[in-house]
Amino acid sequence: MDTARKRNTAREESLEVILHHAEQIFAEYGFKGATMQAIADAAGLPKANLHYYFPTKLALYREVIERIFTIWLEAADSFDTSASPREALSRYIRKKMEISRTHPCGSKVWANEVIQGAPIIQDYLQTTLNEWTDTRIEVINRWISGGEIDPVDPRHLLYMIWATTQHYADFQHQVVTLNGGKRLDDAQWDTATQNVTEIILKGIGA
Amino acid sequence: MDTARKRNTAREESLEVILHHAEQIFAEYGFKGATMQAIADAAGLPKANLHYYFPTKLALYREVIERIFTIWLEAADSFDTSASPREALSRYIRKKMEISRTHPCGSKVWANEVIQGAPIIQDYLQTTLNEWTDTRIEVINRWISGGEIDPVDPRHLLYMIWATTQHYADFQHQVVTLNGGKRLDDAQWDTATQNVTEIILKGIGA
DNA sequence: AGCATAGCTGACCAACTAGTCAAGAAATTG
DNA sequence: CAATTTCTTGACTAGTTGGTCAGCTATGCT
Repeated sequence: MDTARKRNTAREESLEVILHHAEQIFAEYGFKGATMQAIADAAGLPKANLHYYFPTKLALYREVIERIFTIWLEAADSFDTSASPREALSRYIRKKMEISRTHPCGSKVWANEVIQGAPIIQDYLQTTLNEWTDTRIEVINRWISGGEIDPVDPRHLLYMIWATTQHYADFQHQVVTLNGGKRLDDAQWDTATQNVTEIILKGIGA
Repeated sequence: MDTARKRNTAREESLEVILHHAEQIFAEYGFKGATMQAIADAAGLPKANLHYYFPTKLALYREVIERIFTIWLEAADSFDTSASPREALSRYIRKKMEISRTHPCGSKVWANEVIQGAPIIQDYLQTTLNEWTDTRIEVINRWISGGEIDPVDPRHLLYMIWATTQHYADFQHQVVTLNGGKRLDDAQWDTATQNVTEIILKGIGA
């Protein structure tokens, strides 16, 4: 029963702890600004232990990025292509707002990466993201043809949704500062989500 | 005539060259990732010369940030508080889109700074930005009271404008990648600006 | 028990980088 | 034309950091 169990769980736990704290540190200091020592301290492990699991800092960073991308794809699925514009978009926006709330650090790392020219995730952008975007553009264009929404450029609609929802994660600090230094509470997140959803949906005539 | 002229202009030119390239390097690599050597190389000067004009890397960074903030305030003025919602907002959005196009690096540095918790510009956020935001919130609330626009939460409207317009600068790389690797041309920037403006204005019932 | 393997860690090193400095070049002044 | 001030720069230093490694401990297997 416990055969090979303790080791496996130990490994998984270590990986989880490291990745979790690495995400935080990378988000707060950027790739270069984050030090292996800082991540190790945050994770409560000696630095050499990090290098046991991840040969290089870059390898660790890649893992962090990949995890975020997975979560991001999860949200992408909520953009149900068979639903009505109102339903598909409001569900997608809500999901993205939730991720901004629950995974702000991941979003920050992603933002940092893209700002710096996406040296690591270039291929994701060109393949997975590009394909996903194309399928959604088709859907949006179909809505337009069917007169379900106004004739907007689908790309810019998507950019607006991404930008706005991710703003609450990436610019969290600014949002909090302008909120009197207090983090948004449940009600405020609700208000934010509703406002964003309503403005965008009404804005495209959905 | 040339007394003290040559020196002054030389000084100004050096400062300009350094600040310009520092902005690019800071945008591309973040504060820690940017090296004085890299900035010096980009500016075509020996590193020691940078330290003649700017005692520390942090001092140089502060200057870069301050410059960006000035440009940002410039756009803020275009939010004319005496105009109609349609006019005030569309002018403001257009101006912000222009800045995203002409000063993407500045926007990126700003974004990077905020993502990392705004260690340098904290005071700007709490004072200048906070005050500016408050005055605009009042204006928007007045529009709402007057029935000129829908009853939206002014903060979230502002966040949406900031997020969307700055997205074209900060996520430039992603936008370009999804545009087949080509930078947006004049027409595409026009389309983007129009779409963003229309969706937001219609979205708030302006 | 005894061997094998996976996991852990302190100490160390080579590379890099912000900042210094002293000496020199160029410009300005009287 | 000196004297003075501003500007320029190669060479150096001290501190930091990613990565290594040899030896250690704990777990699993037979």
